[in-house]
Amino acid sequence: MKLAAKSKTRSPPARRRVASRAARASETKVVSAPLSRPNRAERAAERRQAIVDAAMEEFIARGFAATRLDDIAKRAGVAKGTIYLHFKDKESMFEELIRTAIVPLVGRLQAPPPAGATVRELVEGFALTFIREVVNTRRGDIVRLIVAEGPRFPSIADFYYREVVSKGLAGMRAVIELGIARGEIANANLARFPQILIAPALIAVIWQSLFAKHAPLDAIEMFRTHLDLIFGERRTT
Amino acid sequence: MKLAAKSKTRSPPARRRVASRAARASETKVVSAPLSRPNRAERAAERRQAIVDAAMEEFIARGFAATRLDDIAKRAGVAKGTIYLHFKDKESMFEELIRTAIVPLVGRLQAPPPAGATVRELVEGFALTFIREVVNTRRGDIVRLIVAEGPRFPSIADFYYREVVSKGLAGMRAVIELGIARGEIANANLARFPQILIAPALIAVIWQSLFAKHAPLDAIEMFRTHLDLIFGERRTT
DNA sequence: ATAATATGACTGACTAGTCAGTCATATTCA
DNA sequence: TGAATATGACTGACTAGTCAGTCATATTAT
Repeated sequence: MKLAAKSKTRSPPARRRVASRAARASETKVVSAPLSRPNRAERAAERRQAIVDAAMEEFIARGFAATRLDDIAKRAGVAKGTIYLHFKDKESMFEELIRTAIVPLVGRLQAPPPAGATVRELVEGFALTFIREVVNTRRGDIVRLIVAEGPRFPSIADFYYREVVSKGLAGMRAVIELGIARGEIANANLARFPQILIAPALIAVIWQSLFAKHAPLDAIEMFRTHLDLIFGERRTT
Repeated sequence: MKLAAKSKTRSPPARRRVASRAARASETKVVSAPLSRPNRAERAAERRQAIVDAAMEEFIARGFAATRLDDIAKRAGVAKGTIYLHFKDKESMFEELIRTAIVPLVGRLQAPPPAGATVRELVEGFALTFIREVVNTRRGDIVRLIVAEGPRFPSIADFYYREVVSKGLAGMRAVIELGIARGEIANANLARFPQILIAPALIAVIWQSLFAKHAPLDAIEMFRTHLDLIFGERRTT
């Protein structure tokens, strides 16, 4: 009983501009055509990205359960059904978003290995990157989201542990051991708990979300002070 | 679809169950006061507490939005309507829970001021209490819940900042300044960032919820290592 | 008795997920 | 070349629920 007859009026949904056939004839197979005239596949990818972006915003703002797919669709400028062309269901979408949001974050942090630097400079470099790229951006909210929803999405917590936490900590441990070997770090026990090195960064993430409006926190200065504890008073700057 | 309107006259629901109430009365009360026959006020308080406990479990397990009042009622052993005799609505209940769960926690931590102790012993005492009473208990999950839901419940975040964070940090700052004055703490900057002192404890809370099953974390040993950084290598124990 | 409490069936608002149908684009064929 | 045909991305009304909050009725306690 789909009273179909009435739907002739379908509001024409602002279809994106495209041009036609003359062009098609001249350039049949240009693969990576620049964004001037997106073809079907490119437009689809665009829309998927719009959905991903919109979903991220909504999930960050409301958490998993309270986020409405209608709102995601609206924000992305697509119909709700379109979401289901790209994602199996709400849960899959959430999991995939969190996963992909995390991956580039790791690469960024383990990327730059400057040669002639002290271990402290190395660590400080990591920290500055983290604070700049995570603490003061939307990515920080993603970290908070993982803390928030992790227990209800064990697969996310597991993935995050494998791909981010264990790798990140292993990297930190290596750096710490280097520092110990070079005599920059006095306390050899620190290598057993690389979490200590990270702790103030995580605190900063949480602080920004919850308490920044009550008392702004200078994450960089806090981290430097923390490094003073680990490496000794000497300050780089 | 919603063929509602017709049932003006609520169908008389064959009521049964009469004995159960008496049965319940006989099996109540073993816990605290040795009153064999609790009076009205006491029973009401009991039920309220049952609701509070049940709600806590459910909120911790599912978060605010995904928790069903039917489940709370079931777990508490009351009817759903009973909840509304004690709480205005779901949101009020959640807020009150978080609030009341936190208050005793602060008192506990600023309570015992032993006289002839070093500052390090003082801090270590705090930390052990925190780890015992929070990290390894349901209270830790409440802390996580605050981090998770805080942004969507500003009044909770505000309350928590006023009553817990600012007071806790002020207390820590005082202790740090004492340590500096006594020469136990070398880095005077630490007083500017008492968060650093707390950081590993918060890490431990989060770790227990998310990653303990992958890699158990010895929170106490981690904290001692952290104290070594602050107070110098010598270990108390 | 009768006021205070407790109950749970019920309502209405809200939402995840579906699917028949549309139409811009792509492909085929004369 | 361009008309005919095929494709599949996209839409949004719709279904099948779910659940917070209400209230008429029932059950104590005093």
